Amino acid sequence: MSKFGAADLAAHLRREISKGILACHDRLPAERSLAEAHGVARGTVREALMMLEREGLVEIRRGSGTFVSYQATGTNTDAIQNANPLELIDARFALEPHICRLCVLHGRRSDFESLEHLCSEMENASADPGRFAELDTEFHHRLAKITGNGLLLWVIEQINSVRSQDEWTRMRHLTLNDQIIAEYNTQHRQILNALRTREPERAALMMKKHLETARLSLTRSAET
Amino acid sequence: MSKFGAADLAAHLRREISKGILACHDRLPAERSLAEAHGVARGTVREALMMLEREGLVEIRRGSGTFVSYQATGTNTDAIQNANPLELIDARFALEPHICRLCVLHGRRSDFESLEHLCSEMENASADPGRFAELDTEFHHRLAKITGNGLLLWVIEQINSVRSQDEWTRMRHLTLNDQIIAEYNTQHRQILNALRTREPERAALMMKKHLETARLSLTRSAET
DNA sequence: TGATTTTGGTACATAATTGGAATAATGATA
DNA sequence: TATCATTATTCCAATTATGTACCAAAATCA
Repeated sequence: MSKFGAADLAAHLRREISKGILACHDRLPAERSLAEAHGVARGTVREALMMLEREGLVEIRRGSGTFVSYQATGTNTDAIQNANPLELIDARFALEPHICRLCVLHGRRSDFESLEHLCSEMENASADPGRFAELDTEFHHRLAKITGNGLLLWVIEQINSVRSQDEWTRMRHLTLNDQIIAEYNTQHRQILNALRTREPERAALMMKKHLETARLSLTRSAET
Repeated sequence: MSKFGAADLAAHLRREISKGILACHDRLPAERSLAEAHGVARGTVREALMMLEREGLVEIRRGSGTFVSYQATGTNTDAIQNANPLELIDARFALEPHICRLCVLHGRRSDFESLEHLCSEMENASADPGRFAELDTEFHHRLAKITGNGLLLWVIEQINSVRSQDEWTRMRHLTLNDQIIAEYNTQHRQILNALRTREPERAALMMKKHLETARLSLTRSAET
């Protein structure tokens, strides 16, 4: 462990619980043991445990010990953790064109204005791939939000969460050169224009082209 | 590390939060530590942290430290539990036609034979709505499996898991009359035929028609 | 059953750490 | 030159951590 503090110890235990190292109904070491093991005072351990209890992750029983009371949901992460970039693109090929159609149906003028603002920010961030990638993610996320469909939004969020994976970000930095960024900017504008003119099929088509560009830049970088 | 500037440091921390590196409830290093680690003055660190606080990403507590107050991937299950049948249909409208296209690409003859077998079983179970519903779910699940895309399969499984919800099954029993079942059987055959003849767009179109039928029967039963 | 051990619960004085704020010096830029 | 962000220093106030001692519930064992 790095440094001291109740919050840090709580974070450490929280991660072990969500990882499954500490499974549900497992008993944690005694407070005095934890204190010695982590080189902190017992009061600090107690504070950390009470945080976890307030969060509902553990149950403290006087005279007995502290027990994990949280069932880690390991099922969802696996398919996402192991997804490769091409699988992701395929999933987005399925989802995002139809999301565009739904945006035409449910989008308000204010929604399109916020997308407009995002496009401008992306164009200004063309020289900063990291920043551009963030804004790009935000653009697609906001499209899903505009549909008003909480389920679709959730699916997109799950897919976007893969971007934090190392391999993905490495790939992304390889593919995001100036030319690709410029092309993305153009395509984002085209999608937005189709939404504004209320043309669902054209919006979906523009999104397909956008994703096709992304797939191409991905496969190209994989060849090198 | 990126160099000078409060805004740059804020951007750096913002990224670490949106990835999982700094999870919710985690404590950031002390201002003095951050200053030394990034080679900037403490005032700059404070400015960056105050930016993040205004954005709602962190919470600064005097005497305690600075804590992440933003959950990267929100509550996942809620979106599924609270999804209503129409949201589900929309999500399937996004996913399943494209899944059909991918099935044309990746499907083997043995895959289509197992689908054929399923269709036969469904036709035999026309008089048993409960059994038919199970087989119908299996049909769509197997399509997702044939794509070979674990991520898409996982998404479909998540969506299908809603079908076991009470409200959904109640709806389903209302909508599944003999006529609808017969129509579904016809449409399943049409989808399978398009897959076998390797016509991706026709397969997607047949799936769209199938889902349109499902949506209609759903809205009709909701009106009564 | 009854005594002992282990475990969490509480209190308190002291020391260490943390964010808050004010100030002046420095350096780059328009 | 004037402006603004950064730096560097100092002190303050809030909070936390520590170490110790003792209490109470539960588990263990003779």
